[in-house]
Amino acid sequence: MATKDLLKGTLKPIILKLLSEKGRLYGYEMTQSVKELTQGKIELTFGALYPILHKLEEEGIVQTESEVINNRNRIYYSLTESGKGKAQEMIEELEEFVSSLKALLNPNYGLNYVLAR
Amino acid sequence: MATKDLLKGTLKPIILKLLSEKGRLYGYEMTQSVKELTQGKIELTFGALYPILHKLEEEGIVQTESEVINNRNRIYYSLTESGKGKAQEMIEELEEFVSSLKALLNPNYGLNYVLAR
DNA sequence: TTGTTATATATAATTTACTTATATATATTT
DNA sequence: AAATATATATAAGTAAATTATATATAACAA
Repeated sequence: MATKDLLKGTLKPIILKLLSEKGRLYGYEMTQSVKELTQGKIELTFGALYPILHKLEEEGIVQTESEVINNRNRIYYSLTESGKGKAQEMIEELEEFVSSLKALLNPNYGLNYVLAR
Repeated sequence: MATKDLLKGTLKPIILKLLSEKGRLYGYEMTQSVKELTQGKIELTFGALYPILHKLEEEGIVQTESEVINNRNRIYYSLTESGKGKAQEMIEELEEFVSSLKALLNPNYGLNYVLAR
């Protein structure tokens, strides 16, 4: 992937955003969702995903339910009641960051807006 | 800063964007520009900035001119002619990344757009 | 005049979020 | 029979940052 290094620090809030949107997801499903939503541009690798999920569980931000589907184990993740606040916080931080990047990439935005009217 | 980890990988294209916009900048000036454009939300630290600039110069993407202003040394950076292509490439990569983040943060954007009309 | 803040560049040590590689196992498709 | 898709897990390595430190001048305040 070209975006390799750009990802650092964004994966955790991305996962939390997915969970806050969809309620309940298992790991493999998350990687597929991210791929779909970004048209393959961002790939959530397993080596990154599972350690993050384990850490989020440790921190009490997500909880798990194990189910056996088609004889394969599947672990569903969802936000805990107490974790929802922290999750929202991190999502908003990412939103603000994206906002800042837009300001840097489009420094004349305000000006263009005025000129365009 | 709250955005700490989010920055990884974005600083280089941000610097290149600044240089492609303004033509010529010195290091200290870059940190001020980023602070202004992002309303203090993104802070380009010196420990990050100078190693990146030195590396960009090594790679032939930027060139320097030393000047003494007010008895203080000042090193101006600008894109080399041959570096402009590579710079543009990295800037576009960042733009695409921001696009992907927007898709993840606003998964119903298309839908909302239709509904809002 | 002493101290603080702003201007200006530089680098070394440390952290840590990733990538890459590897492992295991079943189901489905070719 | 082999390859691909589904599903989770972890260890080793990389590299881009943070943090801390160093040097030096100018401007301003107490």
